[in-house]
Amino acid sequence: MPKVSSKVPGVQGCAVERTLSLIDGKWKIVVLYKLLRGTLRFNELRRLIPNVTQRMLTHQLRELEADGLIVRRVYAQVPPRVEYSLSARGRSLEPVLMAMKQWGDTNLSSQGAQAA
Amino acid sequence: MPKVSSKVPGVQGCAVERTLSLIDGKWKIVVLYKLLRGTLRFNELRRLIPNVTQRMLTHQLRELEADGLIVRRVYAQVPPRVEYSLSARGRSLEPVLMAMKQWGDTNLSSQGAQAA
DNA sequence: GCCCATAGTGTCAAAAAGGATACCGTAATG
DNA sequence: CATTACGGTATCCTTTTTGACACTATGGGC
Repeated sequence: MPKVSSKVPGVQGCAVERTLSLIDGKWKIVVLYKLLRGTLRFNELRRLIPNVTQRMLTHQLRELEADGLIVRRVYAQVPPRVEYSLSARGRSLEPVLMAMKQWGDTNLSSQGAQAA
Repeated sequence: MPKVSSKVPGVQGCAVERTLSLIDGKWKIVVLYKLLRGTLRFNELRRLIPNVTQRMLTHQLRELEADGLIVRRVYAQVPPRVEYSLSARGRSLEPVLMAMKQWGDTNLSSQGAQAA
């Protein structure tokens, strides 16, 4: 799906489309999902999402931040410390995430469902 | 987002990811959304979704069908008649669609929300 | 005979998304 | 002194996705 987030101001689609446009990208959902449980640092996210590359994770986090779904807090420490957490707006996506998880658990019978 | 539907059998992600992988693609959501209200013919869908090209619509419909979310019924008529409707599985996605719509309506204040 | 509608398909090309890899500065650790 | 961890950037390349456009068959209307 074509990325829209923070790029095209006048998105034309319906609410559903526009919602989806914020959470597309291969890893955004997972990131949001992980953050649902609490603040995480950059490398914690990397470790939680094994297949994501640094570049991709950075990218997706930047977009999520630009869309106001997550908050990025940088600590002026010497080994850099950057923490990511859901914004209020991001947290409000919980029903959507949960609806997807629910559906997946029910309709895509598989194992790793809870692991995410 | 990379398409997974019916291409890679062993999808690895969590339930949320796998769910999303079925409904990505620029137009799938809209298509499902439109079909929520009832059966539609190919060109009806085209007219309802102004910016979709024939090729894209065909493509997305085929994938949705392959994923068992919609049903394609062809009538052996002379001007071809093909009707698309949601399968039970497709209809079961309603909560997800509605959660997204709800969120969009609430968080992306704009007009065309109900039009979809 | 010509054009329209229906529901596509095929081909080509552009654009976007994603991946691989290398690199940065600093400080602690060995 | 070399290595590791941190949180990235920059560059290049491949794959995926999307779009433009032409083409198909058939039957009916004019």
